Amino acid sequence: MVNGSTRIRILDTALDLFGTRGVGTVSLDDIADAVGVRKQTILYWFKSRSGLIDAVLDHAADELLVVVEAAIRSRGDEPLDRVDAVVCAVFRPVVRRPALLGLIREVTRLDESHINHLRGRLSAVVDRCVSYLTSEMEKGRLRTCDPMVVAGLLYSTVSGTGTEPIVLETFGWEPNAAGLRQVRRELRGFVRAALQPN
Amino acid sequence: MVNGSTRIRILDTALDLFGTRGVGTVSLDDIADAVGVRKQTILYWFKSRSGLIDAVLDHAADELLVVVEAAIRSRGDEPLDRVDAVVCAVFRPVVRRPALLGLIREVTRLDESHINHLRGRLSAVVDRCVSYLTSEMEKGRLRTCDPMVVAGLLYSTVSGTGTEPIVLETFGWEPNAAGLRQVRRELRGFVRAALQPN
DNA sequence: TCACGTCTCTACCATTTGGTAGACAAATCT
DNA sequence: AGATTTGTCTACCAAATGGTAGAGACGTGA
Repeated sequence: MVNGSTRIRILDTALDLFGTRGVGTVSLDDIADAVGVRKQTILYWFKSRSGLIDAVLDHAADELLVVVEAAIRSRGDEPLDRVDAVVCAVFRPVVRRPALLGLIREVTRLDESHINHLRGRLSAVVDRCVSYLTSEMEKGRLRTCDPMVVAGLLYSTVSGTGTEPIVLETFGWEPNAAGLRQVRRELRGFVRAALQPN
Repeated sequence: MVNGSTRIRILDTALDLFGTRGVGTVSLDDIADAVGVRKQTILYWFKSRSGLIDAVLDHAADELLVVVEAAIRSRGDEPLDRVDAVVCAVFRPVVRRPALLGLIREVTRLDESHINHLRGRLSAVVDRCVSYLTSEMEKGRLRTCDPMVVAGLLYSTVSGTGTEPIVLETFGWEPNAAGLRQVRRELRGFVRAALQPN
C-alpha cells in the first residue's frame, strides 16, 4: 500500500541524474539501472516520464523550501546577517547535493507545464524574500535597488556558483573541500558588499 | 570547395538550438529541419554529432571573445568602469543572441573532451580578466578578495541573469525591453557595489 | 482457502536516434 | 570531352527511447 521505499528511491535517483546530467539527456532506463529496477517499475509508480519530472520537481522544491524556510526564520535582526544565512543555506546543497540547484536551473529547458508547476511551488518563498528585501530597503538598512531584480541576481549568483564548478575551474578554482569553503567565503563577501547600504 | 554558406548556416542554427534547448535534447534531424536540409548533409560537413558540438563551441567562443576583447580594450583607467564595460559587453548577447551564454552554460552537461575543448578556447580571456583584477586589487582600487573566485562569481551572476529569464520571471520580472534595461541597470549596480574598495 | 490489491517482472511495439552506403547532379580540372 | 571533386540527396540500419499488455509473486482480510 504505502510502500514508499521504491518510489522514493526512484525520486532521489532521478533528482540526482536530472540535476547533474540534464533532464533531457536522462532516459528512464538510465534511472532504472541506477535504482536497480526495471523501467516498467518506474512507469508503474509514475504515470509517464512527464509525470516523473513533475514529481521530481516537487521533491526538489520540498528539499529546498525546508532549508530556506529555516534560514529565513534564523535569529538576528541585522538584514545583512539574515541574507547571509539564506545564502549559506542555499549554498549548503551545493556541497551535500549538487544536483538540487542543477535541477532547478534546468527549468529553463523544460516546457511550459513543468515550468508553471515548479513556479507554483517556489513562488511563496520567492515572495517572502522579495518583500523582506523591500521592507529592509525602505528602512535604509540595505542598499536601495529594485528588490525583485536583485533577489533574482542573488539567486543567479549563488546558483551559478554551485552549478558551474567546471566554469569556476576554468577560472582557476580548485575543486576540493578547501576550495569550496573559499568559494563560499568570497560569495558571502561579494553579496554582503553588494547589499551594504551606501 | 570553400562553400561556407551551408556549413555556417548549420553552425548558426545549431548554436541557437543547443543554447536554448540544451545540447542533449537537440537531434541532428532537429537542426537539419531548421536549416532546411537533410541530416546527411550535416554529417557531410561535420564528421559526427560530437564533431559538430566542438565546432559549435568554437563558433560560440569566437563570438564571445570578439565582444569581450573589445570591452577589455575599452577606454578609461578607472577599474570599476572597465569591469562595467565587460559586464555590459557580456550582457549584450543576452539581448541579441540569448543562445550564446546558454550554450556556454551547457558545458557542465558535456563530457570531458568537449569541456577541455571549450576551456582551451576561453582560458586566454579568463587569464587576462583574472590578472587584471589581481593587479587592480593590489593597487587598492578594487575591494580586496580572491580574484579568481570573484571573476567566477561575476561570470555566474551575469550569465545567470542572461540565461535564466524564467527564474527572473518567477521573481516578478517583466520580460520586455524595459525590463531588460532594468535588469542590466541593477546588474551593473550590484557588481559595482560588490567590487568597490572599502 | 480464496479473492483481492500491491508490486515487479518479461515480452513487445512504434518511433526516433546517430551513422553508413552509395546514387546523382553540378562544378572544376586536364 | 572526359575525369574528378564537391555537395546534397534517398535508402537503409542497429540501437535506444517512451510506452502498453499482461503474467506472476507476495501479502492481507474475509
